[in-house]
Amino acid sequence: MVFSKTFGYALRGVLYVALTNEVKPRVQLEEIAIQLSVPRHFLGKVMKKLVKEGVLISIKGPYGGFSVNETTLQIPLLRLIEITGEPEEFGSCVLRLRKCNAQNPCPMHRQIETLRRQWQSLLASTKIGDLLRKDQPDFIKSIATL
Amino acid sequence: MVFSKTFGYALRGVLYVALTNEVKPRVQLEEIAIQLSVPRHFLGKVMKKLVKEGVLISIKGPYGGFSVNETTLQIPLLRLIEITGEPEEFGSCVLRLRKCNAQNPCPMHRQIETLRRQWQSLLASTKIGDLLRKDQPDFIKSIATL
DNA sequence: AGAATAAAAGACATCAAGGTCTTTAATGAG
DNA sequence: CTCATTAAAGACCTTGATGTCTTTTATTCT
Repeated sequence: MVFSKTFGYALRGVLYVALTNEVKPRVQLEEIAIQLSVPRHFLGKVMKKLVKEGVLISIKGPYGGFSVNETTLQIPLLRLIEITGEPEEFGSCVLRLRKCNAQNPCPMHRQIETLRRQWQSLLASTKIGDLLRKDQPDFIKSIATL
Repeated sequence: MVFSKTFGYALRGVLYVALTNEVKPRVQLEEIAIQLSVPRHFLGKVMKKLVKEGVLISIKGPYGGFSVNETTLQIPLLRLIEITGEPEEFGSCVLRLRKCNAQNPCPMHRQIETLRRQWQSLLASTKIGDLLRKDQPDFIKSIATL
């Protein structure tokens, strides 16, 4: 019921980049890792994936770093979940019963499906930008260090 | 959004014991493991835990095996989840944002809390016995082999 | 008591997620 | 062109969930 660490790093990383992009064109991995208290090299892997998937832009070399693109803030959280690699086993029984499906539902099946659909729709309709409270002065604290 | 394999083994194991207890007083690990297509020794560990936690009764030696007790079918799924060791991090942000709580909620906070509470209450109110469809002739297939 | 049976217990093996360290490639400044 | 800088890539380590194998303990039957 809680997403992976990798997902958390990705989300917070993107939010940090978006936030600092208001002030400067690029942020470096070093700064992000320190500010978010996240293992630097591991974060590097996550960011690389985000770039490859078109969520962020990166530039190598001096004055390089990460920045957002036009679509970054419109990307739904569900996409981030896919990218950070939860197989999202929709369709398989939460309780790991075999042969539990719409044709042969277990007694909880309907209720579980309803809850799942609500999750899915919440995650699909919420976009990264929806979590970015630029107005809120200490928003950075929500994503930064303890 | 899907529980651990260990949880699945525990649930299916208990259901299998409850089901066969209608016919014979005890079932052996061997039979359960084969019928459920589950690794025998690993299942042994899970069953041992269930016995220690009072979910099942076990007897060693010839004609020994596992059986249910008076309360087994009244145990809520939430208890099985605790026993099979999900820390159930209620209270921590699903999105892994820091400092996201009722005082300083992220924009999704309320919706997520609502969904979580629904899950919690479903898992607390559904009892093991609720999943046991003795009336349904091929119920065994739901928990047994593929 | 002794043999057979079955769970309990404990020592390892495997695998994926998460994390660290080093090397390579790209880019801008002088 | 060369150098410093920074992301990308790859090799390896750690840890927890899962799985296997062997030994011990309790029980029943003869």
